[in-house]
Amino acid sequence: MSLKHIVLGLLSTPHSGYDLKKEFEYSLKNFWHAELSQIYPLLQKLEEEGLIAGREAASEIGPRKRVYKSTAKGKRELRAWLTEGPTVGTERVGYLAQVYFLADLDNDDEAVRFMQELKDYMSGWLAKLEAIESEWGANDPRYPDELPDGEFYPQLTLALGLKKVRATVEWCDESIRRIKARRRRLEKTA
Amino acid sequence: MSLKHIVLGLLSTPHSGYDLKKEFEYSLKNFWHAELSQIYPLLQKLEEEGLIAGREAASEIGPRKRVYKSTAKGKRELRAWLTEGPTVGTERVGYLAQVYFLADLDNDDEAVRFMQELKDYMSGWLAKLEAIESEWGANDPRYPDELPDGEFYPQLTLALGLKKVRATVEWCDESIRRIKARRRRLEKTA
DNA sequence: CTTCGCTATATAAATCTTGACATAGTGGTT
DNA sequence: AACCACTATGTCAAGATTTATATAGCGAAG
Repeated sequence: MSLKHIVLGLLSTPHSGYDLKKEFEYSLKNFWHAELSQIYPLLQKLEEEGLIAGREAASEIGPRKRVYKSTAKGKRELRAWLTEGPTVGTERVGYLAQVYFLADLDNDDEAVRFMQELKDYMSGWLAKLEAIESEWGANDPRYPDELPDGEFYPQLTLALGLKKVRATVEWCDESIRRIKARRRRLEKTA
Repeated sequence: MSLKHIVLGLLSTPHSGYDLKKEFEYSLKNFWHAELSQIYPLLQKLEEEGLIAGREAASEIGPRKRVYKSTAKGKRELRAWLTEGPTVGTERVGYLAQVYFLADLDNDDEAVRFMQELKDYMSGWLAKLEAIESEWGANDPRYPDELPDGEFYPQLTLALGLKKVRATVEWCDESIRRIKARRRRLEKTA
């Protein structure tokens, strides 16, 4: 159950449900995803449990909103999660599940098309991550190793995101090459 | 909804529920995870829907089992999933969510301990992946680019798994170094 | 003054997932 | 004969997640 703890973590500074959704899109997309329809009921539940506290607030840009902040109890719950050790062995990568079964497509062309589409997506995502990084670096002279705690650890996740996405783009290229070369070889034998 | 399709894919060859669980542990762990309590009801549901067909079979090593195989309808459903494009933007990596909030621990020592534990896990996982790879290569002269379709695409997912896990181990080391160096710097300033 | 895009919150139904529990056969060891 | 590890199948309740739907305020552009 990680979403609860992610929300608890984000609410060390005040956020509305809508704000949280934007954090997921912007900063957390490398490792988690949540819909508004999941966030709003969760906020209500966490408030009932006394893990967060909400208050009404004005928006500079839209209708009034309700912002939440984690309580002392919420912070304890967050630390408990961090202390129980890394959550591993439950990673989910939908596109890899698909690659595993690409042989079930009718021919290799479709597999190549799949890999190409994946590469396009990953290249776009890489560009976004690189933009975030250079913007961050340009605006904050402390980047990356003199950042305050609250930004240093997020920067670590960005660093791994970049590594993984670069590796994935490379792998898409290699895979496309390998699929094509293999097909040529198989055609010759046939 | 990927589990349904993963099971459909695995059932191009006959498997029992228990067999499937072992596939998840052995081959699919890089990108998906499922419990037996999820697998057994799903098999019943897929059989009702006519996507798979089951029959009783003997086990060489335990009690009788029920093995399933995908039907023509099931194969169509699988192909539909593969044709709708790569599933992206929903990746889940629990340990990265935790890293994002490591600042909420009481001190950097605990963060270092977390990263060290993560590195130990990832190193172990890397060793297992490398063992799978070298065993596969040693037993099949066709490895990796002359493998039949049904093994070639799984091999691609192994290749990316290796890349990503290696990147993660490196990143753990770098992160530990960075956390420690940063602490020394902050202590000097204080 | 209407429409559009964005901000903002929420509910309902359906489905998916986890964790705990229950049962039982098989083969080997003590 | 008792025990253990492993094989094998399942149920149940609680919790998590997705998809669809509904409502409404705000500011800018036409």
